[in-house]
Amino acid sequence: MNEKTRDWTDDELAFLAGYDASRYPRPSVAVDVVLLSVRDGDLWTLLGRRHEQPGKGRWALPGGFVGFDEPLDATASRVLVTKVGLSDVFTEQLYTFGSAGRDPRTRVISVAYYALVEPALLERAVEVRHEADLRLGRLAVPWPGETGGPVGAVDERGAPLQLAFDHAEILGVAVKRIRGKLDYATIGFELLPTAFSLRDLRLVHEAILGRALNKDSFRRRILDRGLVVATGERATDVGHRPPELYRFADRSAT
Amino acid sequence: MNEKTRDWTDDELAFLAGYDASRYPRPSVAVDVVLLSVRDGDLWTLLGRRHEQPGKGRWALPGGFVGFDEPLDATASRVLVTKVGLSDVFTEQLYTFGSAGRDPRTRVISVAYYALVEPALLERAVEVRHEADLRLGRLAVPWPGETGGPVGAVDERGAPLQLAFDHAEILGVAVKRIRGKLDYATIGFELLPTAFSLRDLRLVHEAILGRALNKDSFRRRILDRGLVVATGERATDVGHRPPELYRFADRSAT
DNA sequence: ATAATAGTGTCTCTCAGACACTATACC
DNA sequence: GGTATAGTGTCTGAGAGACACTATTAT
Repeated sequence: MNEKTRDWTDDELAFLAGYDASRYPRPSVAVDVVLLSVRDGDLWTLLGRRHEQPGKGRWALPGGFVGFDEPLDATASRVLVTKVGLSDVFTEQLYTFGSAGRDPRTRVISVAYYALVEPALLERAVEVRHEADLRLGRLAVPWPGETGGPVGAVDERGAPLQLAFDHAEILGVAVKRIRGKLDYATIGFELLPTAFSLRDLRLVHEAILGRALNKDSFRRRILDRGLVVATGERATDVGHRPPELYRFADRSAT
Repeated sequence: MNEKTRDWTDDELAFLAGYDASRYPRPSVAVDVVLLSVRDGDLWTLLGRRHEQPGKGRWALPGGFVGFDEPLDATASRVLVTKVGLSDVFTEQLYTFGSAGRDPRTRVISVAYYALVEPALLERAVEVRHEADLRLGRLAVPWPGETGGPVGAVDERGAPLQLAFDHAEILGVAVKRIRGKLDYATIGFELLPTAFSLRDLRLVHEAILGRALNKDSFRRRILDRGLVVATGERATDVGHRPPELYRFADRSAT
C-alpha cells in the first residue's frame, strides 16, 4: 500500500472541514492579459511600466481587478479596451496564478488570459498610447519545445526588461500553451493580416515554436488540411518571385 | 481596416480605467475538484449530495472556499483530504469558471482542478465515507474526440444524476483536457495500480478517449517509448493466457 | 544574367492500422 | 480440445523530411 491514504483524527477533520473561508477576508481577483504578436521572427508582448509600488519602474502585463458581478472574460475585454485600445481580439483563458506571496501588498489571485493580434494593430496601439508608458517586449524563451519555465522579455536592442510580480512565469505558461495548441488550432491565423503568403504563415509558426520548420512539408500540411484558400492575388515588391496570397478558409467548411 | 480598434471618448476611458474593483465587494473564490478514475471501461467521478440550497439534493463536485492566504493548490489538497480522505494524489489545475450567475447566492469564482486516482482507492473512499452521501457517477460523454461541451453523470443503473451549478460544464472541460493530454503525458498511469498489463493500460486509454484503440499499435507505441518496464511477473486467474505485468519506467530514465 | 524565393515532383523513413499466425493459460 | 487473450511478424498506407528541379519576379 502506498501512502495515498491515511487515517485522520476526528480533531483534524473537524478543524479542516469546519474551516469556511467565506467568513474570512476574501482574496482580490485580477485578470492579467498576455497580448502576443509575431514580428521579424520573434514573439512580442505588450508591457506597461508600473508607476507605483510594488514593482515601481518594472514592466507588467496589462491587467485589472475583476468587478463583483463581472464575468472573467468581460474583465479581460475591458482591460484590452481601456489599457490598450483593442476590441474584438482573439482571447482565451490561460491559467490562474494563486500563490500566496505573488503580490506583496495583499493576496491577489490572477486569472491570466492570452490574446493574439496581428503586429500592425499592436504597433499602432503602442504608438497611440505612447504617453501611457506602453511598450513591446521581445520574448526570450530559454527552453526548447514544451519544457516550460519562466520567460523573460528584452527591448529592441536585447537589453532585459525587469518584469513585475510573477509575470515571467505567466509569459512562460503562455508560450508553452500556444506552442502546444499550434498544431491543432488556428492560432497562427490570428497573428496575420487577412491575406498572407504561406511563407508568412510558416514564419509565424517558427517564431512560436522557436525552431525552423521544413518548408515543403509545411506547405503540404497546410494546403492538405484545407485551412487556407488561395485569393488569386500575389504579393508585390518582394524582390523575387511573388507568392500567392491566401486567406482563412471559412470555418464552417471544415 | 477591420473593426478591431475604435476610438474611445475621454469620458469612456476615464470611467472604465478609473474603475478599481478592489475598492468594491470582492467575489468569493472556491476550488472544485474533479476526481476521476476508470473502472469497467468507463470514467467515474466522485460526487457529493448537497444538503443545502441552492441545488439541494443535487450532486456536486467536492469543493471548498480558498482561504485568504491559502495557495490554490493547497485548497485543492485540503478538499481532497477533508472531503474524500485522499492525500498525495496527482492533481492539476483545469480552468477557472467565472460567469456571473453560476452560483445564485452570490458571486463565486471557481478554480477547477482535476485529480486522477486508481479505482480501488476511490471505491474505498466512497465506502469509508458512505454516511457523508458521497457516491461515484459514471460520466456520459455525448461528444466524440475533443469537441467539448457539458458532460453528465449517471448512476450504476444508468439513471441520470442531477448535477449542481455548472458542474456538467466543469466535467466537460475535464474530459476534454485529459483526452488532449493523454497522448503526450503519463496520465494513464495515475489511474492504474503499480503493476498492470498492457491490456489494462489500453482499456484505461479507451475509456478516456471514448473509442477503441488498435491493440497491436498500442502495444508497440507504449513499449517503443520506453514508458513501461516489464516486471517479470504475470497476472493469475484471468481465465486465459496470463499477460506480463508492467510498471512505470523511472521518469529520469526518459 | 543573377539572386532569391515560389512551387512541384519524387524518394525515403517512420509510424499506425490491419491481419495472420503462434503461444499459453483456464475450462 | 475449445476458448480467450497474449504476443510476434509482416504488409500497407499516410504523412513528414530531404532534395532535385523548374518558375517567376526584381535588380
